[in-house]
Amino acid sequence: MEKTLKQIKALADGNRLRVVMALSTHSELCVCQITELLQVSTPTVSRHMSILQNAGLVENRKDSRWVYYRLSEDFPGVLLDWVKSSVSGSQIILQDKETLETILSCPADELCRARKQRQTSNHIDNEREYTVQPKTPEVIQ
Amino acid sequence: MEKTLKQIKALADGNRLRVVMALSTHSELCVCQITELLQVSTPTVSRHMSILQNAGLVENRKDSRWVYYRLSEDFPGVLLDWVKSSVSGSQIILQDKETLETILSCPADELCRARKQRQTSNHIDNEREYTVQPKTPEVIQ
DNA sequence: TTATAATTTAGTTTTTTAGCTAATCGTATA
DNA sequence: TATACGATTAGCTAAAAAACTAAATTATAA
Repeated sequence: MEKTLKQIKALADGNRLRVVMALSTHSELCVCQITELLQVSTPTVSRHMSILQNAGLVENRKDSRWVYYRLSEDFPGVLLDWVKSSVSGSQIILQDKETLETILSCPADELCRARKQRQTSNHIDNEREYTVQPKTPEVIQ
Repeated sequence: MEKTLKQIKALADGNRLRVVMALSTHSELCVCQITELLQVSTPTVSRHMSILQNAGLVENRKDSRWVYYRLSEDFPGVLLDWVKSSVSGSQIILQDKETLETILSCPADELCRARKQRQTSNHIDNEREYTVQPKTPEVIQ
């Protein structure tokens, strides 16, 4: 039961559920991209991903400086299908889909640099500074 | 996403998972029977059941003084199937199965009376006092 | 080899949750 | 009608979990 419980607990968090959904359509995302999507600190994302990984739901691959996460082969298929069919229509997941388009249209290193700048700059609230602007910036917050 | 998250969180607890498994094979159990199975206080069981009910995973029916819980019609089928196939072989679930046989072989009112006695009596630890003894009392707790 | 950049780990704070006891509610029975 | 009983609610405590900042780690680039 321990493993199953671990898997359920790993999914029992809104942010982690959003990551799983994002990975179900985009196959691979690096930590900085997920950070940009969820709008939480990098260490928080790192911890969420380690919980998912520890449950065997995601795997990662290192590519130079970046760590790319993807859904694990061992992610129980029926569970993933149910999650997808259950939440795919929800508002936040639809928003995430659009946000991801924007994020992916920007090279990962640029994205990270932009985020770094934003953190050190004088707080231009909720405004992304990298080249491509999100289509619906007002919904992000 | 809110409803799905609620359902996942409702399952993200060992005791609640045990109850779901118990209800998947016994159709109806009253609070005192579940209390006896989990070996936690009645209010704790009540709270667990309300979390499951609030998530739409169980329903209840009142029969005079007793409240009987059962799995809801709305319990997502594939989710239940996955849970069952994932945990049915685990040690604690197998133990629960045996314990349930013992519990169900004893009328509900007798069961409750026995429990009440045990609570007020001078702490005969981990020993059930109602008529039928569990087959494997040593594994419990 | 040093500097820098992306991620993880450590340490702390806040929030959530599971457990308990005590009190209350609703039903049945003496 | 009074009382006993099963279940729920209220109120509290302790443990778990999610968030942050700061420090450490790892790997590229100057």
